[in-house]
Amino acid sequence: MIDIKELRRDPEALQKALGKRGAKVIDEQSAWHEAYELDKTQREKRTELEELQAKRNKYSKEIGLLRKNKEDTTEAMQAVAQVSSRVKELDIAVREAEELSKNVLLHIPNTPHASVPEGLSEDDNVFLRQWGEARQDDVPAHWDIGTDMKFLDFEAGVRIAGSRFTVLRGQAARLERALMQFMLDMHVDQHGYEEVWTPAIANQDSLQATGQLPKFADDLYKLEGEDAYLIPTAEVSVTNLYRDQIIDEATLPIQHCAYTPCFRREAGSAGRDVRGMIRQHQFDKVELVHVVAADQALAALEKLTSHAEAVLQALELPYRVVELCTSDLGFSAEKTYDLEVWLPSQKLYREISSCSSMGQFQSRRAAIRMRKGKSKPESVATLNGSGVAIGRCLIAILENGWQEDGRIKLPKVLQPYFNGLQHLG
RNA sequence: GGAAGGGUGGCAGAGUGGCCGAAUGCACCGGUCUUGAAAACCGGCAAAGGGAAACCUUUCGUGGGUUCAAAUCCCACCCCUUCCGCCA
Repeated sequence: MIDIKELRRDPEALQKALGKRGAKVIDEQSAWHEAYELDKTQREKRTELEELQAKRNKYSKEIGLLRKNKEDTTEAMQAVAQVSSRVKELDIAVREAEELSKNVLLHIPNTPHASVPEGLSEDDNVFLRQWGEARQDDVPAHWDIGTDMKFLDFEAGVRIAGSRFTVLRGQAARLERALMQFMLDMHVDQHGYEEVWTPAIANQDSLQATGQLPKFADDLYKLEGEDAYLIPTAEVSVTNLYRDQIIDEATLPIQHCAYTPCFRREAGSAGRDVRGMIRQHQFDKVELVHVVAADQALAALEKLTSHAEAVLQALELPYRVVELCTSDLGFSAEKTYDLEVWLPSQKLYREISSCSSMGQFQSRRAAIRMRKGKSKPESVATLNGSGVAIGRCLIAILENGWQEDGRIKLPKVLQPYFNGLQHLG
């Protein structure tokens, strides 16, 4: 959620910052357009209500005293009766106004950080650096490699569940498992993360806190008849560890890593990446989440990104780092680095990790605060990033490790998970 | 799923209609004492919203109701604990 105090104090500045995401974000159809007025009426009504409530409370107290002294209360009772009925009416009106105002606020995206490059589309994203040697020879697509080697069974996935589901077999299934374990081991042993294992189902409050709801309900799988959704990312369950909590400053910064399956309906991406395992309804991911003091957000983002990069380097996968421009930022993010891995069959880089600072956007929605000594609690900053997506990582290993003899070279760090084996197939 | 008990501040835990936003303890912050620390003692300390401030409002699981007045009474729901059933 945007900072409501900022909205009241300097709406123009906020509008300018939001506008960098694109004209649509602040046009006449936008949530932003309504926000200021709705907040104002909501506050006016509330002030009026509070004055009446104060009056009612005063009368009630008087009645109490009169009763105690066995004095006559009829006059006071009459006075309070009028006030009470108006309080009831106004109370309903205030509730409605607040609901309306809050709902609109929940639809407004985060403001981009001042350091984010401005742009109109993903073409304006900024290349930052690359690592490794991108092989330029012809390599078969992972779906051909996977089918030939009996690693990937696309037909079985469709039979069991439907399109965009895949079955992994034999060494590929083991590779998926090895990748999970390798990534978690690395983040825990070398990067100082606390590992957590969380539910893969979350309720509406949780999804609202991290920003998937109310706006992106169509992207989620909802469980019928229950207040429950399959999580689209572990960011949801891990960040919500701290929802409605006041964290002692001494325990910050917090760094969690978690493995979870992720579920996405991919509504609106019909026809995109239909072949292979790039875009699945269910995929595995190791996620990194940081909770830090607000002024530490950007430093933490650099750190988190470097931890995700370390995974790709250890797996000997060539990649590049791109900073998203203002129009390509996700709803909750204030600044994002994408890690893109080299896919030699397509001769291009594909996203394998997205590392973002949410600033205080999520912590305001989720009421995640920290206490600094005696002072009032203040909102923390939250960050998250994939460390990394496992399915796409598996694809990258199949393609980048592919050899003319049909075997797959296994990165050194994974060999212990295969009893020392150096090649798959 | 059935039965019983319970949900109160950062934590523990009192509180059955007004003097309760709420005793007490722990934790935390400030101070006295001390060479320093501990102990002891004194003081402070819930959150959210509005306001320049004084101060006001709201919040005792959630929602509704009764009442001039609800943590306290009534109804529904959610969650927790224990026992039974079922189950990996």
